[in-house]
Amino acid sequence: MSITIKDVAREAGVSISTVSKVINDAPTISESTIAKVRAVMKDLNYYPNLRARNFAQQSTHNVVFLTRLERDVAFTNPHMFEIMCGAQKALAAKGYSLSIVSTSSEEEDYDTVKKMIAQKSADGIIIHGSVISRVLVSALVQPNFPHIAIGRPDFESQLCWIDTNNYLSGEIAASHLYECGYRSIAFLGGCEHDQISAHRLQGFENVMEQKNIPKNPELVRFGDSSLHGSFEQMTSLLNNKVKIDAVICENNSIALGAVKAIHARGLSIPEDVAVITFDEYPFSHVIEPMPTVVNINVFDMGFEAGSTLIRKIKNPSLQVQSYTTLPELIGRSSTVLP
Amino acid sequence: MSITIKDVAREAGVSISTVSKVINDAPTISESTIAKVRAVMKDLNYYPNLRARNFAQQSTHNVVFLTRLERDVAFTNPHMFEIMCGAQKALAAKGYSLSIVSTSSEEEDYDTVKKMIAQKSADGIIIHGSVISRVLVSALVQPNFPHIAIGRPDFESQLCWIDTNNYLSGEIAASHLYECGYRSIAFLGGCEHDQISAHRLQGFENVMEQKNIPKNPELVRFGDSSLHGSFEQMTSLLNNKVKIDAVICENNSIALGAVKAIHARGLSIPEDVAVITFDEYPFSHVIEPMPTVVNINVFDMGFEAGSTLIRKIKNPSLQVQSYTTLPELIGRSSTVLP
DNA sequence: AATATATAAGAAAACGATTTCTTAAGATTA
DNA sequence: TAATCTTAAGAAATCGTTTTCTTATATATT
Repeated sequence: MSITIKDVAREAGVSISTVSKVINDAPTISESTIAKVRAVMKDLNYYPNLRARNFAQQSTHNVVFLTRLERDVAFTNPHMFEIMCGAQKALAAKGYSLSIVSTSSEEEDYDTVKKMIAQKSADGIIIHGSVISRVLVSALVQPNFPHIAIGRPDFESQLCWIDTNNYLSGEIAASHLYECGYRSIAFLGGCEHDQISAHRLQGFENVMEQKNIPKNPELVRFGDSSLHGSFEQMTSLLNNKVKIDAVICENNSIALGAVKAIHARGLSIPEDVAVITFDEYPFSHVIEPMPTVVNINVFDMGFEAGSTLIRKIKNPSLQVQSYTTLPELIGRSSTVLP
Repeated sequence: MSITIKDVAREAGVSISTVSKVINDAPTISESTIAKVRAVMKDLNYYPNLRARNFAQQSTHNVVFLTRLERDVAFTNPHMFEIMCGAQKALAAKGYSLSIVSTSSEEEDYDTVKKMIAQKSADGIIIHGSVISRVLVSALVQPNFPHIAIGRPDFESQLCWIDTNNYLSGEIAASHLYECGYRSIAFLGGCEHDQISAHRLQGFENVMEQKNIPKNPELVRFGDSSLHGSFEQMTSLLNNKVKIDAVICENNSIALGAVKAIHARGLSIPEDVAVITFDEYPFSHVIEPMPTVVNINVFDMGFEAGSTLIRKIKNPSLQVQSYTTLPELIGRSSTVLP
């Protein structure tokens, strides 16, 4: 059998309560007793049984990360795992573990969360933006279960969330191009109805308006987020009568397709057309020339989510709805001559 | 307060023991009682408190995934997360959760595992190949704690592990090139002392020997696994007096560098030089022409690890040391003309 | 010196299940 | 009919902590 608090108590010649108080740094124990008990704990190589502790304390020291995990997701969406790593780091620092839970539908999200709360298998939950839904929100908000979503819901609610500011990202990209002297700027998006895409476009349009550059619907295109789709869109843009000198690509795949289309037309980057995109990965280091990007540090976003959740666990009335992670520009040769 | 087994017992007019037996499908309960209790459970929306269960059953229904999680690891090593997803799926199917634990040194591995075992915070552990070490093995094997490593240690031990067969991968790559008619084949590796690299090289050399093609040390090169390093190595290979007609690239980055070097020399793929590499990601879909790869399904490897670990938890005397995931060839235009 | 106050330590009751052992009632056998 | 065997259900101990309340001793106050 393993060593329990009883063994420590007997060996140290004190009561079980006293040992427990030493473990939990309770204030009513004398220095000498603390030293004595600590010595015995070390001597016997004693660690408190976490299962018993969790049971007595009515906590789990565990947080769930809820998301969709299909095959190949790590390849298509490394950002999600980078977020997870950041969250893990923040939680581990405070003695919490992070466990991964995967669902495949909104109903399953609801059932999973309801069950998790009822059986008390976690102290809190982090929700990846891709699983936010009204039913899930209802399962979390009404019982006031500690939670934090990474990504902003596209409806009003009392859900706690943090996100990066995608309007601002779009503004940063557009401002940078403007400052480099480009005036005829196109926008190549993935999916028109995607929230991130829409916000980045809005940011771009804000800057254009502010700089008194007339809006030209011809210069805003949406493909299908694929390399092939964006190649087509870019080619069509280059064939357009309005000559463009810069393009904002809403993600790396689109940028790759656009770069190919530009090269295929025999044009140079950035001399003829400048290219700017978002996020450092997955392809930004493979594209030539290396593109200027507006990057979001997703690890930090995960870390922020983890620390915020711990604050929520300790103080469940805390309400959080904010943009916490600022986008930053990484200037490279696709927009500025080296 | 939440609903407990007591409430169910009272409401159903039976004892606590009876309810517990219904929960655990014990055989000594009559059909009618089972039905009655189940109805009450549903009625009260009762779920057993997992913390109390874990404590009483002396288990956690939790498995730890031990690895190194630095910033950007999800971008540089998506395979690890793909493995994690596979493991998560296998574990969830059996009612186990997977929690991520990150360490940063061998000593920390040892301490973490020792503590985990002592405080009974998990029922088993999955170890990523990158953290296998002699100290870690000693921490797991001697107390016979249920574990499975993904990746083979480079020393003999009683550690349980599963892995893919990298010799076989090398053989498959070499055989494919041979069957396509290539005879002057080079090998471009990452790090000479890396186990995976060495095994793949060995597999390649086995096939060459078998086919009576004399070994030529000039044709085996090791770079630094970077795009730049492999570009240099490939250029040097092409300048060599021995003309080569195919190259085996030990990973995607190397392949990308090699492809650039081949194109820079004005040569065509596969007409002048064929290229074969390993693993489907992260760059294989971006390289042009799309390369033939010898792929390992890492998700399945993770799944296998999860299921094997559960078998180990239920039967700790089980010893597992085997190659469970077979590499498979995905033929594309970098070796075969379309 | 008697009483009040701090302080440190212990006794015992939770926490919510599981599990072993016992018992009661009904069925079977001699 | 009495003795035995089955079967279903319950009583009570247990898992290893935490936590509240009580008590004993030492110190401070009048």
